[in-house]
Amino acid sequence: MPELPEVESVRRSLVRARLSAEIRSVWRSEHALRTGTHWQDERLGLLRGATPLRWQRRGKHLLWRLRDREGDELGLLVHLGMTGRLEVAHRGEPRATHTHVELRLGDDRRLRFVDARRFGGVRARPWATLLAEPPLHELGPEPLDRSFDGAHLQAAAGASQRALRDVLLDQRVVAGVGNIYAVEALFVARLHPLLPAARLRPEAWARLAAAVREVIAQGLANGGTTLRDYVDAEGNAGRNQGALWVYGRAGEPCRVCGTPLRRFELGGRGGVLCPHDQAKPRGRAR
DNA sequence: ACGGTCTCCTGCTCGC
DNA sequence: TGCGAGCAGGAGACCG
Repeated sequence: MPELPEVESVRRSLVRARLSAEIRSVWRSEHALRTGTHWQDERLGLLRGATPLRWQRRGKHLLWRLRDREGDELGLLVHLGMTGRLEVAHRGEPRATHTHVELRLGDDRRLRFVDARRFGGVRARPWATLLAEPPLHELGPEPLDRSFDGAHLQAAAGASQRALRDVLLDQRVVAGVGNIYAVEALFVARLHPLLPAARLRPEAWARLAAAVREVIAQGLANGGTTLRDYVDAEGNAGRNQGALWVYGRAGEPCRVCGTPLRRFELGGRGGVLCPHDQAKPRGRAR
């Protein structure tokens, strides 16, 4: 489900929960999460006896940093996929359907990972290993970091024939952008989502980078976008859905020019654009 | 190396 | 009201 603003909102809600007691036990459902990939994790048992240090985030990944009884640092990596969520429960609260992992803490609270579609995943590793392995090791810059700008985007994707929308979804180019914010950023930058990256002019790359920053920062300020399932660890929905320019608004008038917005499809994943403000250039580079 | 397509799952919404 | 189709915010695997 979630992209950077949603994952960061979850992280903040987890910080507010102040989970500091030692992990007493680890339970998991029989259902595998992300079978056949490096997400398949049989090592959650590492967490037993570990003490939480802090919650971090990288792109769409949540990282729980812990210290085991020997004093070594461990990490729990959580990816929420499309429908995943974390929740903090007290003793006696029943597990929601599709709960796949439950960590019981020394204060009798539980941290649960719930994911209907099972596109999400969790894994535990020594901290240094976690950072050095996929999927974290080759993530691109955070969109709100100083290193993310037009020059970076151009260097990372300027020679690519891929459509701009797909370039923004590539986590190696920029970490944390998903379909909603990619589609929103392209509107803000007034660029056509299907335009091949190699046809972009240098000044347009700067505009696109600024637009990505803008929509991500706004999503963050609004606590994330809830179109369906997304809630943070306290069960709160986001408030950014009312602020979207185009996503989910196909057929409705453009907020800038009034032209009816149009749905597009690329690689089986849809999006929305304004045919007037995001006109596709013919022949010439933009 | 690159880019396009398929696939993993469940649940919700929409149209008939 | 019931039912099938289509769609969903992700990303790894596979194929040409």
